[in-house]
Amino acid sequence: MLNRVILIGRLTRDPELRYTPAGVAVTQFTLAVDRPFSNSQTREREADFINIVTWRQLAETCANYLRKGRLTAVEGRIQVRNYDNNEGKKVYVTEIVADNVRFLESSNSGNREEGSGAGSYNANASQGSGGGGGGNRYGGSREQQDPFIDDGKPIDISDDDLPF
Amino acid sequence: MLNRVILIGRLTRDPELRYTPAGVAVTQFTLAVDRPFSNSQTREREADFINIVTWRQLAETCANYLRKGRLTAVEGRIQVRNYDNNEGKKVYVTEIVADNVRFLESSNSGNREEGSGAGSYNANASQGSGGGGGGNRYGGSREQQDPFIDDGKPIDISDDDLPF
Amino acid sequence: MLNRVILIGRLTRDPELRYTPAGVAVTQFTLAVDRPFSNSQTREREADFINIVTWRQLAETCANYLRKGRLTAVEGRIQVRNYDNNEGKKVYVTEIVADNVRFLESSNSGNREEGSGAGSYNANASQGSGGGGGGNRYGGSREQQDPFIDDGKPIDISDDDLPF
Amino acid sequence: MLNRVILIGRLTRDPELRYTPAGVAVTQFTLAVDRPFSNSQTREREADFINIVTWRQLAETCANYLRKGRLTAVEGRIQVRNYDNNEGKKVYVTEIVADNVRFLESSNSGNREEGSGAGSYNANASQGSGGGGGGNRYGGSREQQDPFIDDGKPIDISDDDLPF
DNA sequence: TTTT
DNA sequence: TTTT
Repeated sequence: MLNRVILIGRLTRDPELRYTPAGVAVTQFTLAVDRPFSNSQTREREADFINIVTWRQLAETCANYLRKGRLTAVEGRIQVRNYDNNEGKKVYVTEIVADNVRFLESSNSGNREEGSGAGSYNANASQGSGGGGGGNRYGGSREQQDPFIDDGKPIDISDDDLPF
Repeated sequence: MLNRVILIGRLTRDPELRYTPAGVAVTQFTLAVDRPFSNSQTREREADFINIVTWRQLAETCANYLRKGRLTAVEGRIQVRNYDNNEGKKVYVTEIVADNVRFLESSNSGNREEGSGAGSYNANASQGSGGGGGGNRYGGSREQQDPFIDDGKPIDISDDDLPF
Repeated sequence: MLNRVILIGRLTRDPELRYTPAGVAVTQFTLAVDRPFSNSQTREREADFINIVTWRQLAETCANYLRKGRLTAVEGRIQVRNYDNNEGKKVYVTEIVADNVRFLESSNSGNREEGSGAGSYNANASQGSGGGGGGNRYGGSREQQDPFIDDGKPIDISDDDLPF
Repeated sequence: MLNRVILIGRLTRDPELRYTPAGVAVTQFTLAVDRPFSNSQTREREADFINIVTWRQLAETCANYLRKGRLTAVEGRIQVRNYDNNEGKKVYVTEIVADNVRFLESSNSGNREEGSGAGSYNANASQGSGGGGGGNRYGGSREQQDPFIDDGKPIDISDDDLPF
C-alpha cells in the first residue's frame, strides 16, 4: 500500500551498469549507511550495507556520476525478489528500487575523477512514481544464481518480466 | 547516516513474540505491501513481503494487538544482519527494525478476536530514535541457522550483542 | 534537493474539488494528525491540522472517495507559497502537494455514504515524481487574498503558472 | 497518527539559538529546498523555504555546527502552531520540529569558518521519537506577535507549555 | 526576509 | 475554521 525508503550513505564501490536483453539500463550499487548508535561491545559492524537498483535514465545517470565513497541520498521502495540457487533452494534478495538519487558530493570534493561537477547534482526517475522494479522469475539460467550477479554476461532477465 | 522506512501493509500471519536469554522481548512479523503497479504479464507476485522486528515494550504491544490480516503502518530503519548457515555460507537477512507501529484497523473492523478496541491504536518505541536492533554475531548455535527462526527454543542471541 | 512527507490522519471535512480556468482539477483538504505525545497541562491541542493539495487525476479520485473523518495516508512534498493579502502584506501558506494518497478506510467501515468500496483503495499521481504544485503568482484578483479560498468562483490561477 | 518529514537543503542564514525562560535551548533556521522541477515560465521561485526548529541538545549542536549555505538533511515532523497577531487575527505558522539533523558538509568543504571537521557529522534528538515541540499558548506578550521572532529578548514561552 |  |  505504501512503501517508502530514504537513505543517506556512501557507495561501497563504483556502480555497475548493465543492460537487459532488450536494452533497458540497470545500475546497481551498495550504500553503506552508518547506524545511529555505536555497538558498545564489539566496535565492529556499525553500518548497514544496502543494495540499490535503478532503471533506465536514472541508471545511466548514476553510472555516469556516482563513484565509490561518494555521499549519496536515495529515495525509493523496498523490493523483495527471489530466485532458486543451484541447490534448488529459494534465495530472497532485498533491495531498494530507487526513483530519486541525489549526489551530495561533487567529483572534486574529495575524490578527483571525472571532469567538473560543482555542488550537488540531482537525478530523478522519469516515469511516474515508482520507477519500476525487477521481475522475480528469471527462467533459463543454467547456473541458477542471482541474475544480478555480474558474470560478464548480459542480465538474464526476460524483458517480459519488467513490470513497466 | 540517515535510514528511514515507512510501510503500510497487512500482516501475513500473527506476530511472534519471543525473549532473549536476558528477557528482552522481540516480536517479529511480516508485512505484505502491495506494489504500486500491476505486473502486466504474469498477474502473480504483486506484493513485497517485508520482515519487521520490534523490541521491548513495542514488541509486547505488537504481540498483544496485531493479528494476521490487519492493516498496519510501520516506521523504522533497514537493517542487514548475517549469519553462517550449516554449510558455512554467510546468509544475509534484511529486516525493518520498527520504532513506530500504528494499528490502522481495530479488532472489530473485520477480524473479530480480542475484546473491544475502536479506532486506531498507536505504539511507539520508548527509547529514543532508533529503537534498537538485532546483533549480528550469535555464536554457539550448533545448528547454525537463522537465530530468529522459531524452533520453540529461546532466541540464540547473547544479550551482549544487543546494541542498546 | 529532497523533500518528502508522509502523513496519516483524518479529514477534518469533505474535500473541495475546484478547477483552474484551464480546467485542471485541484482538490484540497485538511488532515488532522494526532501528535505522538499528550500535552501534559492543557489537554487541548493534540493534533496538527495540515493542508493537502492534489492535482489532476489524483484530485478527482480524492474528491470522489474521501470524506470527512476518514483515516487517510498522504505522501508528498512540502510547498510554501505566498500571496499578498488585502493590506499588501505577504502571507505564507504551507501545504503538502500530495502525489500518493491511500484510503485506509472504506466507505462502509464506519461512515455509510457512497455505494460499495471494501478494503483500502489506492490512488497515485500519474505524472512522474512530484505531481505538480501551485504556482505563486496569481495576478488579477481584485481582492488579493488566498486564491485557494473558496468563494464560489473558479480558482484565480493563471494556467501558465502551473509548473507542469 | 504518523507524521514524518525528510528534507535536504541549504541554510538560508546562520541558525539562531535562544533559550526559554527556564533555560531550554531552541534553535531555528530555514532550509532552502530546491524543487524537483523548473518553473517553465517565470524562472523565479524554484525553492521552498522551510522553517526548522530544534530543541535541547540538538539545538545546541545545530547552533554550533551549522552555518549559512551548508547542505543539511533534516528529519522530523510537521507542526502547525498559531498565535494572535497585533490585530487580533490568528496567524498560523508551519514548521518542522527536527529530531535528527545530518551535517552533509563539513566546515572546510567550501566555507571556512570553525576549526577542523571532516566528513559529515550527525546529530540526534536524545529524548525518544519526536524531540518535542513548541507550545501553542504564549500568554502575556504585550506585542502579541510570533514569540519566535528574535527581538533580542528571551522567548516568550511559558515552560509549562513545553510538552516534554 | 532567503541557499548553491 | 478542525478529525476519531
